[in-house]
Amino acid sequence: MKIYNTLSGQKEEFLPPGSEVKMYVCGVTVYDVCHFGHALSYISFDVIRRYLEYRGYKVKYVQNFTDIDDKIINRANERKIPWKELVETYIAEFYVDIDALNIKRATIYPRATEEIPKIIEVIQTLIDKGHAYVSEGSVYFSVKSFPGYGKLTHQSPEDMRVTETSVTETKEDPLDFALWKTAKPGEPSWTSPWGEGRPGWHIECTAMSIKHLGTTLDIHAGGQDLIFPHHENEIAQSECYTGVEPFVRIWMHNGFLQMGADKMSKSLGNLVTIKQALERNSADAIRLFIISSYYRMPLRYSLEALDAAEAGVERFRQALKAEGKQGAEAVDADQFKVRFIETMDDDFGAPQAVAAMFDLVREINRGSEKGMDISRAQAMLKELAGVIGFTLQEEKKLTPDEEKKIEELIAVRNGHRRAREWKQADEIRKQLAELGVAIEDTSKGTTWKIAR
RNA sequence: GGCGGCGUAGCCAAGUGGUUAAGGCGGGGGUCUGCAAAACCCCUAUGCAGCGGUUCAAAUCCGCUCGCCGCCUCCA
Repeated sequence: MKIYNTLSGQKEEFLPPGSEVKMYVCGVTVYDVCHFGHALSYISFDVIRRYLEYRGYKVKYVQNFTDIDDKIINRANERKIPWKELVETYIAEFYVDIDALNIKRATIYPRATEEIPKIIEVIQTLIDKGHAYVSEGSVYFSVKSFPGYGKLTHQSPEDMRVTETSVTETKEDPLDFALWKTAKPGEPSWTSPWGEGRPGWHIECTAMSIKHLGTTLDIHAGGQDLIFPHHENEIAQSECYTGVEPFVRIWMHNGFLQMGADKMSKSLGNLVTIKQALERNSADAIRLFIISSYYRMPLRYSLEALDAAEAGVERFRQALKAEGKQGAEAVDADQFKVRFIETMDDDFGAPQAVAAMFDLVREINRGSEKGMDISRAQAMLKELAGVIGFTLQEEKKLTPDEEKKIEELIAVRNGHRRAREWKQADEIRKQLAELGVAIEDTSKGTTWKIAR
C-alpha cells in the first residue's frame, strides 16, 4: 500500500511496524457547530481508516477536542455562559453530526483540558532541554533551537514572512510560538510551575498523541491548512521532547473545500453547516460527492454536484434491490474487488474505486436482466459500500400508519390496473407522488420508495 | 517575497509517457412497460487553458504565457 507523505512530498510504501496502525486526526475547536469542510476532512479520513481495517489492520484512531482556546473564551463571554457549558454543547453536536454522516467513532477522543498534567510535563521537559523559555508567565518554544524547523512546510525559517501580529514584546523571535499562555484576570486557568495559565494550541496535540499513541505515530492527518504552523510546530515540540525522529511516519493532508472562488471558513462567513447539508442531501450522497474527488485535491462545493451524487447513490440502492435467479450462472464480481483494492492501495484512490463499484452495478443489472445469479455480486457491492462507508439505506422515516396508507392506495391502484382502468390508476399514482412516494410496477409487483 | 496546488466533455471528476481519455450526473435515440418508473443497449472530449520544446510516442516530462486557489495569522 502506498500513501502520499506531505513530509517527503512523495508516495511511500506504508509499512507500519506493528499490526496496529497508530493514527491521529486533528479534531475541532469546539466553539461552534461543524461545517461542510469538517465533513470533507473527517469523511476522507474515515474512508482511509475503514480501508486500513478492511485490509486487516487494527487501527487505533485518536481525535482530539480543543476545548480551551481564545475563541471558546470569547464566545462564552459573548453568550454570558460558562466556557464549560459552551464546550459541552458543541462536543455533543459534534457527535450528532459525525454519527449522522456515518463516520466511525474514534477509539479515543481526548480533550486538551483533561491532559493538563501531560502537557505540563512536556513543556517542562522542553524548558529543561533548552528548547523553550519562560517569559512573563508564558512559555514559548524557541524555533531556532530546532534545526529541523520547516521540513514539513518545505521552507526555511528565514524565508517565512514575519507579520506584525507575530512580533510581540515577550517573544525572543517572531517565529516562536506559545506553549503555555498566562491567564488574564477572569479567564479559565490551570496551575503550572509558571503560574496560572492554559496550554497553547500546538502543544496539546503533541501531548495527547504521544500519551495515547507513543513517540512515533504511523499516520497523522488533518486539513492542508494545518501544515503550517500547527503540524510544523508539532514536529518541533514532539521531536525535541522525545528525542525520537520521526514523530510521524506519514503526514496526510486533505485538500480544501472551496465555496465558489473562496475557501469555506469561519472567518469568511460562507459556511454551510453539516446540519444544513443534511437537510438537503442524504449522508450517502454527501459522502459520494466528497470521495468522487481525490482527497488531496481541492473540492468546490456545488449543489448541482451534490444532487448528481444523490442520483448516483440511488443507483447503488437500486442495484441491491435487483432480482436475480438463484443457482443460475453467477455474475463474476471478483474482478471489481480486485480493481477496488488496486486503486485504494495506491494512496486511497477512492474516485476510481467508486468507478469500479459503478461498473459492478452495471454488471449486476445486466445479470439481473439476463436471469443470472447476482446474489454474490450484490453481496460484493454491499461489502465495498461498507468499506467506503455508504449505508445505502433508504431514508423512509414514515410512521406505520403512513406506510399502511401507502400500501392501501397501491392495492386499490392495482385493482384498477387489473380492470384496465388506467385513468383511475394514474390518478392514484399522482396522489402518491404528491405524498412524496414514487412507485415502480415490476413483474414481481409494485414497489414504492420515498422520492427526494 | 517564500512555499504548495489547480485549469480534462453541458456539470462533477479520474487518468501523470504508449491499446478506443475511467466513473457519476445531465442530454439525445432505442428496448421493456397500459403509460410511467427502474433497468438495459447505442450516442454525447480526434482532444485534455495557450504557445513552444524533449521523445519513435505527451493530457501525462521541460520551459514560457494566461487564468484560478491555498498556506506563510485562528481554521479540517
